[in-house]
Amino acid sequence: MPERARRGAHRPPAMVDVAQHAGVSQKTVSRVVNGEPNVSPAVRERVLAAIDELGFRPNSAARALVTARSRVIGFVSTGSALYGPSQMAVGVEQAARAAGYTVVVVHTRSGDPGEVGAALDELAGRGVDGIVVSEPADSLRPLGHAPAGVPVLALEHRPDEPDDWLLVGADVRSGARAAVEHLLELGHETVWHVAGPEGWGTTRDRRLGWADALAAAGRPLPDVLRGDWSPASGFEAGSALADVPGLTAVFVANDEMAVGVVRALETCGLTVPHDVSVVGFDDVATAAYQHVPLTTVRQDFAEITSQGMALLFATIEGRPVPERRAAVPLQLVVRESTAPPHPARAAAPGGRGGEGDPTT
Amino acid sequence: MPERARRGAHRPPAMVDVAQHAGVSQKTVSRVVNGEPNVSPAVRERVLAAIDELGFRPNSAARALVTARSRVIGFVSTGSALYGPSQMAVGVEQAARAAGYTVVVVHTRSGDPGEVGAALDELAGRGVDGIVVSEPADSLRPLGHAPAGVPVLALEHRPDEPDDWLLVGADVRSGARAAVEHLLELGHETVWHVAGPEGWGTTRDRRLGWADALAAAGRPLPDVLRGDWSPASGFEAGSALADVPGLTAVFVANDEMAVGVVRALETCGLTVPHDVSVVGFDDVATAAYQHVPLTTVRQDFAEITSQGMALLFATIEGRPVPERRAAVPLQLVVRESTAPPHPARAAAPGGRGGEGDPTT
DNA sequence: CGACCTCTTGACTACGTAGTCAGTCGGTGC
DNA sequence: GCACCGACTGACTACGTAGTCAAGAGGTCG
Repeated sequence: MPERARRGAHRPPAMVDVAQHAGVSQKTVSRVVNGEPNVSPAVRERVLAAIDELGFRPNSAARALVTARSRVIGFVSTGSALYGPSQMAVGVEQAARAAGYTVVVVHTRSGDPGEVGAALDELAGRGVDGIVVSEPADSLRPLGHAPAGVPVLALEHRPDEPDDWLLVGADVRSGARAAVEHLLELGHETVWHVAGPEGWGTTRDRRLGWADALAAAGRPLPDVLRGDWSPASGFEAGSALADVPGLTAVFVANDEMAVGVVRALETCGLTVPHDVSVVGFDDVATAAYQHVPLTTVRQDFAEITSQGMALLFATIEGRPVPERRAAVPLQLVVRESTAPPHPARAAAPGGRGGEGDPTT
Repeated sequence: MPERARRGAHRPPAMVDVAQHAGVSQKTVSRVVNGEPNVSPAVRERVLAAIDELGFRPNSAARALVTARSRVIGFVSTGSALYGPSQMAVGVEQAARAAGYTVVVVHTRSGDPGEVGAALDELAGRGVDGIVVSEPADSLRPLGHAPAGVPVLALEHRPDEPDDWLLVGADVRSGARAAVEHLLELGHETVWHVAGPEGWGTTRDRRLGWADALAAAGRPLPDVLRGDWSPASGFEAGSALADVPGLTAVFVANDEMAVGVVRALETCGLTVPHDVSVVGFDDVATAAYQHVPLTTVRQDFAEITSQGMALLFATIEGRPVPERRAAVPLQLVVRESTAPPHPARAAAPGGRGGEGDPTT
C-alpha cells in the first residue's frame, strides 16, 4: 500500500489513519471529531476508539487552513511585567480558553511603531480571529490598521473617541477623580500628581481625573511630576515633592510609584499621612500590607477582561453586540495613607515641615 | 477565468495572486518570500513590488501544514499573575520573537492534572515546536508525556532529577541557603521559614536551602509555616510567628509574603529588624522601597529566560547543545530588614519581646 | 406498491504553502 | 562546435482538514 508507505517516518496520525483503522472514511472521522450530528452511535463509537488507540490529535494548522478561522486570539501588550498588563494577560487567557480559543502573545517593549507594525503582520499572518490590546499605549495606535475584518478589543475606557474598536476598561478618569475628591474632602488645599509615562491613555485619564476634581473645587493645578510606573521613579518624584512648600497631598498614578513616593517622603523626614497624604492606583496585593497601608483605587481586572472578551467573542462569532464599549467602575479603597492635613504644615511656606513636632 | 472567480469575496491575497500579479509562478514567490537563493534580482524586485502592492502576508497555517513546523512555542504557566511567572512570560516572549518564533500561552490555574493534559493536547494539536514550563509546579509534571519529539524547557534548576527536559533556572536552593547563612552570621540562633504552597519545586528548594544552612550550623529546625505566595498569607504566618518565643529571624519564600510578615510583626508590636530580621526572595521592584527596605535574594529572570530559550532553540533546530541544564546564580541583596539579634530578645522565653525597650 | 423523505456515509475537492524534479538559458572548457 | 555546468524558473504534488454533493439505506404516507 503506497499510501501508508509514503506516510513516512514519524508523522503523527491524521484523520485518514483513524479512518482506515475504524473502517470508515476520513470525512466521517471529521464529523465525529467535530461533534456533528447524523453519525450513527455505532460508527461514532468505533471512530472514538480508533482515535483513542492511535492517539490522534486534530491538526489545527490544517483546520485553520481550510476554515480560514484559527481560533486564536492575538494579545498585544507593552511587555513590561507591570501589574495591570500581567493581570490582563491572565484574564484574557482564561476567558479565551474557556471559549475554546488559544492566545498568542506579542510584546512590544519599545514603542517603536515599526515594531508594532511587525507584530501586527505577525498576527495577521497567523490568521488570528481577534486582537486584544492591553493597556493601549499610543504606540499601539497603529493597530487601527489591523487586518481588515479582524475585530480589535482594547482594554481601556475611552468614551470620547469614536473608534471601530471594542472598548472595555475601567473608568479610570472617574476613579482618579474620586481619589482626589477624597483628599479634598479631608481638607487638603490642593493635591499634587505623580503621573505615569507619557503616551499612555491611562496616564492621561488619571491626570484628567485629577484635574477634573481640582477644577471642580476651584483649586490651583500644581505642576505634574512624571514617572515610569516604577518605584524608583516614584522615589525620585517623592524626593522632589519633599521640597515643595506646603505639600500635604499627592495622588500617584500607580501603587508601585506610590510606594517609592512614600519612601522618599519618609527619607526626607516627612511622615505619611501625618505630614503628607498619599493615594495610589491599582490596589496591588501588597498595598494593604505596607507600613502605612496604602489608600488606593482598585481596578477590577477580572471583570474588565471577562466583559471585554465576551464582547470580542460575540463579535467574532457574529452574535449581536448590544454595546461596543463598556466602563467598569473603580473602587476607592481608603486605608491609612490619607488623613486630614496637618494644620501647621498647610500654612507653613517652608519645606520639610513637621520635623519639630513629632507628637500628633 | 474561473480560478479568480472562485477566489471569493474577500479572502486575503495568497501567493498565487502575487504570482499572477508579478507574472511569475507561485513557487517563485515562495522562493522570494523565504529568501531562497537563485532568484534573479529583477524577478525578486518584481515579486516584492507585487507583494507590497497586494499587501500579501504569508499564511502561517498553510506553512505549518506543509512544513510540519509551526515556529510556535507553547508557554505553560500556573496562571496567577505572580511576580516570577510574569517576569518569565515576558522574557520568554522576547527571546522567542527575537528568534522568529511566536508564543502561545496556556494557563492552568487549577492544578488539575486533567486540565494540564488538555493544555498539552491543545499545544500538541497546534504543532508547537517547543514547550516552556514556567516555575513548574508538580501539577505540570504530566508534561513529561509531552508530544514525542517536542523538546521541553523547564525554567527551574533541578540537579538531582535525571530528566529528558531542558532545565535552566536559578539555583534557588543555594540562594536560600545564602540568605539563611547571612542571618546566622549576624548571630541569630535559628531562622524560621515561611514557605510557599506545597507542590512547587521552588517551594521545596527554598525550604531545602534553609534546612541546609541550619543543618550545617547544627541549629534546630523550626516548624515550617506555609503560605500561598500572597501578602495576606504572609500576614497570617507573621501573626503566628509573633507568638513564637525567642523569634529573631525569618526567611520568607517570596517578597510579597515577606511584606505581609513584616506588617504582621509590626502590628503585633515587634520592630523589624530590631526585634526580628526578615529576608524575602525575588527582589521585586518595591522591595527596596519598603518602610524597612527588604533584604532579599534576587533572581535574574532575564538571564534565566535568555539562557533557557537559547538552549531550546538550539535543540529545536538540531544544533548541538553542550549542556542540557544550567544554573543561574542568585544574589543576596542585603538591605535594612536584617540586623544582629536583640540580645534581650533572643534570651527571652516569653512572646512579644521588645515592647518595653523602644530605645536603640 | 410507489413516491417521497430522512438519516447516514463517502467521494471529491479547495485551502495556501513548500519540496521535488525537470526544463530552459547562458556561459565555459576543450 | 559540442558537451557540460550552473543559475534560474515552473509544473506538479503533498500536507490534513472541512465543505459540497451525491448515493444508499430505511422508513412513512397515500
